[in-house]
Amino acid sequence: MIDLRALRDGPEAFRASQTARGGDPAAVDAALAADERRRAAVTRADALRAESNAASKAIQSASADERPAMIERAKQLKESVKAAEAEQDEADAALRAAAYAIANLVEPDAPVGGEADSVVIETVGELPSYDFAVRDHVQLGELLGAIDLERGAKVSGSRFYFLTGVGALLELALVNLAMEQAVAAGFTPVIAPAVVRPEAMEGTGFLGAHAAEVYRLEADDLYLVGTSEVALAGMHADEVLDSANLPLRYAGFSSCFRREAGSYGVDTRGIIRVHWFDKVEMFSYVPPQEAAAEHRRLLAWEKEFLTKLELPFQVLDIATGDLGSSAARKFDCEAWFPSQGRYRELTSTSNCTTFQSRRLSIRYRTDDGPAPVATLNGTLCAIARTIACLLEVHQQADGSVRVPEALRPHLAGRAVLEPVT
RNA sequence: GGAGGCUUCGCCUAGUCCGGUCUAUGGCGCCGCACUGCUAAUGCGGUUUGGGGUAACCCCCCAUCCCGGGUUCAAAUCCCGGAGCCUCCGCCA
Repeated sequence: MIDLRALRDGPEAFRASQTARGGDPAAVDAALAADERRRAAVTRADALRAESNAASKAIQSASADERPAMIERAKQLKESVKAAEAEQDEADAALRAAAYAIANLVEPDAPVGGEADSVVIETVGELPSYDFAVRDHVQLGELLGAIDLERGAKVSGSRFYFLTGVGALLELALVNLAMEQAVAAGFTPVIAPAVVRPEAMEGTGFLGAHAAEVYRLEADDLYLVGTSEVALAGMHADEVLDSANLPLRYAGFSSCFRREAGSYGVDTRGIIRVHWFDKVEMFSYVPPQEAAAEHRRLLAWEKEFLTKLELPFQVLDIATGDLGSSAARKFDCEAWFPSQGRYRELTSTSNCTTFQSRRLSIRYRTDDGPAPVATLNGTLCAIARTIACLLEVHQQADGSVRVPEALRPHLAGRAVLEPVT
């Protein structure tokens, strides 16, 4: 449920936010109207319940003579309570639906517009140049015996793959490097479930506009997560966190599954866009007033990791129309893919403020009682895509790949990955 | 897969058999006050959460004993369905 007090106090901000996202500003007024209706229904039902309770109590101390008439009266009250409660339930459901149709408030500084309006706020690292014809990661993966796409397709279908040999080792090395950094920064490492209940999916906002992206296990009414964000947010659902424990930071490793519906023909080559990949995700719970600062920290940790891998990248401030319903602000790090001659998204960090915590009921203690926390997430390493980028950027003329310094300790000291064929 | 036990206001817990006196007991923790060189200890008081009323406070009303239904004038308590945890058996490793 969105913050109705904020909505009542300042509907203009929500209307403006909806408009900036390319959403419907009228949804705000629909929610306000639903709120009014619900309040009226609750007031009626409360009054009837009070009357009914009093009637039942009176029966206890009534004499045998009075009883039959009083019970008759109480029966009638019971019926009207039932009717009023049905109305209340209806109004509740309507309000919920109306409120859920409103996306999170965008941060005022976020660039307004669609995908093309996202702003490059920083460029890090020098673009590499090669005095030979660059290979793409598919060719390199094959030469190194690292990626087997054909057999992936044979076993699981298109957009699945095997990581083999150094490919498998690269995944483990990246996970270790990412976890090492996260732990050093104070994150609690987590191996998170990749299968979750509907509430977790709903609460994190993944069953809204992007429901078609999600794998559902029909027989068990469970979902495969597209990111461990879902499990890491659901982890503290229905809890009141001790403010002394904030910020609470987790680095979660899990497999991620995406149907990639509607992206047929896009990125069909290689392991840049796949139905399954593993990922280390950062997730923070902080007081709302610290969310913006935490967001910058998450971005800084993402940059640190890409820098360790010696990958040139740029940072985008994502435009309002491209935020998704839960994010108030989002920064993407796009790394350079030499074979494509352009930057592609490798990591992404979102400030969801209290959008998720309201739906999942995650609060923290304040002097004024429990209040929703802010939740933020950021990719530390999306492994398949990172491997693809890594192979391409650090490739050499003979098809070998130089291993960035930071990764070597996690690859038994290897400095170069050599072709196996 | 089978059988049984369990789930109560941060944590633990009484209450459930036999419906109303539950406005849910007690302990721990926490907050406030008192006392005390300080701390500790002790004493007294407070402490579920959500919704609504109120300018605000005091306070009042409604809901809330895992969730959803049902029975009843009345449900923590009885009935049905579901979830989770635990134990044992089976199966697998």
